[in-house]
Amino acid sequence: MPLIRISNSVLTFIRATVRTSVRRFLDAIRRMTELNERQAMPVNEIFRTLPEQIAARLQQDILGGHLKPGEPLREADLSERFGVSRGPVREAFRQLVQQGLLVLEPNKGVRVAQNPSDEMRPLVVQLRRTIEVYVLESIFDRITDSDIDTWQAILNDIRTACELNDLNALTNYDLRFHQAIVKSHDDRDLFTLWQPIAMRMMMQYNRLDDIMDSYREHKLILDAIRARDRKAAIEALSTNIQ
Amino acid sequence: MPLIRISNSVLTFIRATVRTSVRRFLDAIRRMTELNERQAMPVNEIFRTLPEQIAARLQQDILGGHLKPGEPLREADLSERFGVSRGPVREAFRQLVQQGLLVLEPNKGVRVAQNPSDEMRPLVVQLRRTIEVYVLESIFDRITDSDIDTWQAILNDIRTACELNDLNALTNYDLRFHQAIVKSHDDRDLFTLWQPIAMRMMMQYNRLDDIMDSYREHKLILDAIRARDRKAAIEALSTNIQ
DNA sequence: AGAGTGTGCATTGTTGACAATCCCTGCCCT
DNA sequence: AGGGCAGGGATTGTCAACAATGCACACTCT
Repeated sequence: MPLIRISNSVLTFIRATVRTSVRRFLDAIRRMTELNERQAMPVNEIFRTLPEQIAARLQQDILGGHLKPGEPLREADLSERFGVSRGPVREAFRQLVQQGLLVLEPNKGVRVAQNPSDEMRPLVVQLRRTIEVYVLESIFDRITDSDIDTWQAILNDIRTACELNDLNALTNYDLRFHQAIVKSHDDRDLFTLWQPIAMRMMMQYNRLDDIMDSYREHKLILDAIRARDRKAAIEALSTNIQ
Repeated sequence: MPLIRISNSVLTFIRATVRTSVRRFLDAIRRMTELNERQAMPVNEIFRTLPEQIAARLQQDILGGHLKPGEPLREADLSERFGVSRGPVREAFRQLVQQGLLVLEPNKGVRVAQNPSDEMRPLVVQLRRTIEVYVLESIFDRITDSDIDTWQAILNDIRTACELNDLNALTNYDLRFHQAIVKSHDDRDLFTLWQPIAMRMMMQYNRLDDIMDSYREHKLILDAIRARDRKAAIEALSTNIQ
């Protein structure tokens, strides 16, 4: 038996008030840290929603090869693994289906997509090249030093991954490098268009004999950009995408 | 008070049995009609899931211009309109976001996407051309008379729409025509890749001075295919996509 | 034997209730 | 006046229960 009786309406009121205060407090902190860390972590990199976080994790698992093509994924398994209900997991699945990493069979669930066929690869390469070259051409004159710094940071990560021979991490940072470029275009829609195409290339990451080549290729791109050499930059970008 | 008492387990049993019987019965019918109507209505055209049906309706509304760019869509409104709960509507939204017809703002809902900017149009045209030409090249030698019949039927619809000056229907059938071609490739993934690109073009369907041109252009494509004239077919297809 | 049918189980699909968030309005305090 | 915060309503996000489906296996009837 409670020591003091509090009516339901009062409880609701208190709860709402506390919630609002806490939220405002956290918002303030977030705003402050955002100002400080904006440079280090661009807004786009903050995963806000639950499904996005889950999708990001699964993306890494798939691109990293921990999940084999054709392997079925169960909603219940993952919802338990991430400690959420099946709703967000479902939505993460749909996002990955859109990116071409999963395939959906109605009433039967999703499985990891097969790698694109060899026949299809030239097509995907051409599509991705078309978009990225377009983006680079389009933003070239508006690239700031701050942009270049951001990309340099990713390039450093690529170098580290290459030196450690960590193919998993390399795939990840390679993706981020190009992502960062595409995202710096004003038109957000370009990123949406680019993503599924790029994903299909990332699924078969094995074209390099020497893993350090990846670092060299990306360095060429960034150096050309830094030197404001438009032609060389596009040339280097094209070479990297194959 | 019930006349006869039936235990819960018995009820469950009866319900399950009836369900199974009915389902098998419907399956049998479906199988029969499928065999008969396969030619008239390809399997792909049957909308199976609830979200797909909803997405298809909304797609028409958007492409038909009944929903203006920037207009917000409420989950509750549509779930009431279609007589389902918010779940399937949510999923339909996500499908349309993937196709680029809606844009999603987390915690704020979806709105109808803006038409692609003029600056972007050449890019989208080039991407779509690349894919469709690839598909046509790839399937050309395996095109059957039955394929051609299917496409001819859609062409007839295009003609009718042109004659009636019904731009809404024309957009719809134009989409279907190209969709049918892309879908006849063995690799289903190509369709997934193609769809978002094509949608972005369909959103601004106003390039023709004379609406009958659309019919003529598509007729050229199909005639060339029927004559097995590879070069002319690809030429005509390229011309149509702009 | 084998085609068709009942049955149970694992999994996805759908629903309604509740929680969190956004956004607007009015208030207080300076 | 005006910045900042509480309150309230509308809307999206999440959850857990229930329904429908696909699948595998055993059974029956021919």
